[in-house]
Amino acid sequence: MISGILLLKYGATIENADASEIIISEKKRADFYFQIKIGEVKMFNLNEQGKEFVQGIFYDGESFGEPPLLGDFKYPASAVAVKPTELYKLSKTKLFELLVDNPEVNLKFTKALAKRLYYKATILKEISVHPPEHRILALIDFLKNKYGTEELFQVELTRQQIADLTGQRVETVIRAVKQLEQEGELKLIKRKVFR
Amino acid sequence: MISGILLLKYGATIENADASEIIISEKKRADFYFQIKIGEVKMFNLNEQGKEFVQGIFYDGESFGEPPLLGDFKYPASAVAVKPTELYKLSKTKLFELLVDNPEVNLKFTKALAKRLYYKATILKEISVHPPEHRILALIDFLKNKYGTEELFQVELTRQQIADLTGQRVETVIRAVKQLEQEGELKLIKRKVFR
DNA sequence: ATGGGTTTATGATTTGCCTCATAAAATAAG
DNA sequence: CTTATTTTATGAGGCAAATCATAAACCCAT
Repeated sequence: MISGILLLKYGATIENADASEIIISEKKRADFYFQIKIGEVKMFNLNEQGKEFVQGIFYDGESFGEPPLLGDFKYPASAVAVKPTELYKLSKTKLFELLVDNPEVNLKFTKALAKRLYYKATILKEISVHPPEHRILALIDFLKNKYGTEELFQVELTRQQIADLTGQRVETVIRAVKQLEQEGELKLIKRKVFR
Repeated sequence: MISGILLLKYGATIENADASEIIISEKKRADFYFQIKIGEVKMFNLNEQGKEFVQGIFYDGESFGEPPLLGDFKYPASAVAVKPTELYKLSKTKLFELLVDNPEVNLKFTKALAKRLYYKATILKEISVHPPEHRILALIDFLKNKYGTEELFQVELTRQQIADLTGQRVETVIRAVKQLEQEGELKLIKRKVFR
């Protein structure tokens, strides 16, 4: 997360995206840095049969789609606004200027990438060698670590979203979650909310 | 890749690892930066039943296991030397000094992370929404991009390695590769070598 | 409240990949 | 050149998760 003031200083614009509006299209070139001011964005892949895989969900203050900016390759996934969203949008060249001028921001940026990498390595591991329930727990542990506090952790995810994040089908997730609840591994506070 | 001279200047040591020697253990803290001088290293996960998933294979000049150094979390996978390997080993604090002192190296470092992220996003997409043959082609395309030239691309990977990199079983890969060869999508120059 | 849309739930069936078993090639080692 | 080891090959069978179908529960706007 780069401060809004700094972004604006380097010429960032503020863009609005309606819910369901596509912000980034897979296989397109990467020309801009995006950071969420308020809202929610997901990056996803879709195959021909309409099966979706969600690479990540991003909230206030988070950026997304940075790797292709640095590596000069095409976007491996698309981004869509989940809710009405306000975004900072900064050109690639301006972002580079900003990073060069501000080493401490640069470091933060690199750290954010490192975290993302960790997440992907974790999910890859889960998908490749662990069964459905384990994957769900791993996802929740990760999110807890990212967004939660010691005492309480709440995150709103539908079972469909969990499925899309862990490469499974809704029905499978529903059954697995139910089993985990019975085993006491997981607790549902109310609809969609985990502790 | 950071130049060996620079690494040594900051106090890096050169370590030798025999084939099959573990260099990094999953879930351990990250204290060192590793870069291959000569040799081959793979990062992998193993589940209880012995099923393996290979997060990446690294060759001369490449570094591995950096994310936990920056993000301060545990290694999500283990690293093992595939062949006898010489490594530069540099402490976390010294690496940070090096990066702060050398912004252009810092940038290269960040770009390497970005590429890794791209690879993981790609493999995740493949594993989640694409069938075996497609995954294999995606892997080969990626490697071609990374190591190949226009005219010729050769990379030595056994079918077992392809399986471990794409989260499948050997038998599945063997059958898929055979099919792809028949369809002309893939060409085997000789054993283990793809064009 | 009431109706429409989303989310959760659950059973029946199918299927793609894994698993198991066994053997033939290919490569390496002595 | 012979033997040992690794890699490739192939069939048969099993199984976990996907798919399909249908319905109940829940949420939300009017």
